[in-house]
Amino acid sequence: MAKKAETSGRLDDAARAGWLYYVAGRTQDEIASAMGISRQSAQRLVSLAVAERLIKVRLDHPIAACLELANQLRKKFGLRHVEIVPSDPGSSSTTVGIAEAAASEIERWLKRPDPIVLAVGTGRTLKAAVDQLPAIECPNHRIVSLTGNIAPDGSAAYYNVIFSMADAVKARHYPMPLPVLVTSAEERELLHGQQLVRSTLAISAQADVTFVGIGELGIDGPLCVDGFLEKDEMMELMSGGAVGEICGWIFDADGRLLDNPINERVASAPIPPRDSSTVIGIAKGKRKFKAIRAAITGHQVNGLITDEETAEFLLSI
Amino acid sequence: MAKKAETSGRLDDAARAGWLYYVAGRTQDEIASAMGISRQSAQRLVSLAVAERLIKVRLDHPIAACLELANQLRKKFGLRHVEIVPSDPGSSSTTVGIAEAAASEIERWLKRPDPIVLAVGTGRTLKAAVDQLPAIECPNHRIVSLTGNIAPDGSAAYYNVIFSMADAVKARHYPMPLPVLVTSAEERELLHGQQLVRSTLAISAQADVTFVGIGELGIDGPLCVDGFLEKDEMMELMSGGAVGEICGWIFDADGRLLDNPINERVASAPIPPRDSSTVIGIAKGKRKFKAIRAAITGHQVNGLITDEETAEFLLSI
DNA sequence: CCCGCTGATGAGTAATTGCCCATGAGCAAA
DNA sequence: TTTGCTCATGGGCAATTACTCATCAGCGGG
Repeated sequence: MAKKAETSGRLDDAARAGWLYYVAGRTQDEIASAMGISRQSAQRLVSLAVAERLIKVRLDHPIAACLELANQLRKKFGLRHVEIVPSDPGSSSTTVGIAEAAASEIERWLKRPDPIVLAVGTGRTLKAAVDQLPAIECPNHRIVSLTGNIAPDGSAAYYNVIFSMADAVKARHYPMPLPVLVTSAEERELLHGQQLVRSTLAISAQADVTFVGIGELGIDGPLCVDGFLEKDEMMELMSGGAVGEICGWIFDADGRLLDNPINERVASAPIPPRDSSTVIGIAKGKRKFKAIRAAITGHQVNGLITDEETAEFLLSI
Repeated sequence: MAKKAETSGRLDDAARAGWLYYVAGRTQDEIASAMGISRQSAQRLVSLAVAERLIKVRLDHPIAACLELANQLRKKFGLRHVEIVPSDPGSSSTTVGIAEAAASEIERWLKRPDPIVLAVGTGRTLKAAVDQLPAIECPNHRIVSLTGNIAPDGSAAYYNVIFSMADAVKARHYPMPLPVLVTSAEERELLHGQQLVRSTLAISAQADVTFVGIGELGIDGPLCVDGFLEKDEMMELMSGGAVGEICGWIFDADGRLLDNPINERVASAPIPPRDSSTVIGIAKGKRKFKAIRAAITGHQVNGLITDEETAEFLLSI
């Protein structure tokens, strides 16, 4: 028997064990004897299923408090779509919870029968969300990246989410073969003039829905950590009033894009229009408070997926 | 928090606790202190969230559908063991997939430390399954054939699987030194009276688990192809309501053994008792649909290894 | 052929969870 | 006010699960 599909067979077993455990509600002992393995192995398979994200849990209940917060936020900031998940006070993760919620929302869009253009930005949170996506086939849709997929050192940037998305979702994908930041406005014009880039930019402008992360600035922020900006450049930006960024586009506390040399070097596509399409920001956490507030007050996004704690902050201002 | 809104608040709390537990991955202790309640209460909320189906788990893996079908089949027909393998729409093979799955299951039984009696029937599918077996030593077990190993022309029948099994599995084997069909009920009595045959029959009646193929009738069915029945006998059988056979035992659409001259000439051992042992049928494919349906509705078997396509048919009736 | 690496395994054990039960609060009827 | 009922609570304990560790098989490089 078991001579062939070893590696994939292991995942199959993990799926089976995970199903028996979570869906059928059997104990690991029962699973072990049913599958003819030891209890420990059964436990390993179950945790493997979780680790490999074969098991997806979601909460199907509108928690009143979260709904209420979402309503208030929607009204206060004129947002199209707001989703609030419970806060986990003990965790410092910037993704737990909202990644799952964002994945649900992405999935909801992808399941629409009519063809849509779905645009994605970049960032750790968005990456985490995309990793939660199940396998879907939707040949009618197009998925386009707003940001380049080339890191400062020339490698493909890890947090360019469109490739992760392509793993799960069968649709036409349009990555952006550019760095996030180029060296000058002139270079940007040159690169944007290329045929391939121009068509991708054109598609991104038609996006029906866009999912973006909202990055905070600071020497611990993503732009510095990932090497796009040096510390001194960052300090200069911040003293110039910058508080956050979306796809590299840097904005001030009122959510206005800054008119400075850095933004002239951003090679990302413009954020799709908020008056005619849905642009959903995905972010939470104290460090991002200012950036999120700026993004929604300045209408850089017209949708938000965040957690209770952040929602309460946004309502308190 | 959340001490006020009582009835609806309880479900909210359950949702929150369930979220913290399943999505955020906190322990119930942590949830308890975060929500200001005792650990036991936290546990109650979590289990309430599950009981109220606020928590939805899904498995994102190709075999998820198979497990689901297996579960439904198990419930619908009260089966002990069901295994569904993915269908291969491009193949007309009656063995691919289920042979491997059946081999796994056989191996699982043979690996049990306590001595068992394993019975096998006959058929191409079962033969293919046994050919997938790895070499195993299990001197404690006994393996017995339910059906004779002599073809109509006097040679050893190719599809008598116990010899193939003996090649792979080191255990005591008990073949059945008889034809599948004898010429008359009297001859059967005579042959079954022989000492050697009687002891083999006695062992087969004690089988802990039995693996059988399920044969369809028709002039292309195994009984005709292998020369056990002439075309006109077959036509007569079918017009008498016969739809399938297991080890030569012919049954009608309700899975009842027919009371006719052919069944009186079947020299196979009776199918071991379904109320006290496990009898697993291995079969798939459109041509066998009716036979499989009859076998499981009439409880000729209490276990089934088949493919998705067949499973869907069985659920649709 | 040996060595070291990787990954699977089962034993043993600690952590976590599920469940029973006694208790007591809240409440309606007597 | 008392009685009788329901139901939430937390203690205690058994069941279940997670983790660590030592071992071992398979395997590619020296």
